[in-house]
Amino acid sequence: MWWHQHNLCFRHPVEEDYSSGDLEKKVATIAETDESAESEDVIDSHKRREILSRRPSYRKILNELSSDGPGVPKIEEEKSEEERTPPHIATMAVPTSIYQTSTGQYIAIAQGGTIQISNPGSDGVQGLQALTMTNSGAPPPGATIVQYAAQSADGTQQFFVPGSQVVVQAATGDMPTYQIRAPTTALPQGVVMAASPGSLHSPQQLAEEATRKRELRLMKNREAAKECRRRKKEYVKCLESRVAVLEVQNKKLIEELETLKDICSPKTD
DNA sequence: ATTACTGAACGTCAGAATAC
DNA sequence: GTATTCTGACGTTCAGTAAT
Repeated sequence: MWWHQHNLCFRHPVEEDYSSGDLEKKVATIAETDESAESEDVIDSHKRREILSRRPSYRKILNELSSDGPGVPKIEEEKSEEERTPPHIATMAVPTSIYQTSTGQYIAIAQGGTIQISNPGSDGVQGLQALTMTNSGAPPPGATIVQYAAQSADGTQQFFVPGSQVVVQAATGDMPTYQIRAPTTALPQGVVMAASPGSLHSPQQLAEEATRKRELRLMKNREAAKECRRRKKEYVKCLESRVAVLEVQNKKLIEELETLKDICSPKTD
């Protein structure tokens, strides 16, 4: 294990960095025992081993395993509803978009025009803020009116934004800032507004563009890393459950073998 | 109260894997 | 072949806990 090789680094293997290799070996070993008893699974087992050895991705491996083994649930293509929606906004209307701010806050835009901001660090309703967009009346073109209601006793805040604008996260700054835009100018999730490449002239603008691209890449990678960790956890859980299932199966087969031995070779006194 | 330790989660980088 | 996504490795931060 790597912490023996890196004894200068004061670090222990935590679950996240936990290598699933041992578990994979265990699954493979138990699976091998199964193969000796169930010869029709030989081809599938070889295929499984081959996949495990090169391990292209957790999702792919698990989906493959789930198709030929018991007790292995599929990894969803997307997060489950529970995970997709932050727990603090579980009671709201079905959101159409969820944004996460640089400070970890979630902005959920519901179909009814309700925007809710939740603070992951706080618990339950206390971290819940509501932004309500109403469509009552025809707003003047280009005008955005935000009504800010005073913070209530339970810590919630409400904003009322006429029209069908969207709220997106602003590009920089330590404070969480949001921009309200018309839908036609809205950018994909997490994308920050910037000048188009064709309008860049000065080296400074080019540098800003490079910085913007880097920040976008980092943000994407950040999300990818989170998703990867989630999949890895699920992967390890699935392997554990498979180990349990195969161990039971193995035990049964051994018992069956003993019974058959007794029948076929009765004691001779 | 302070310190040391631990586990969990995170962000970033580099390189592999995959998509186009 | 290039662009994008995924994942292992590494370092950091933070909260919880036991020892002092």
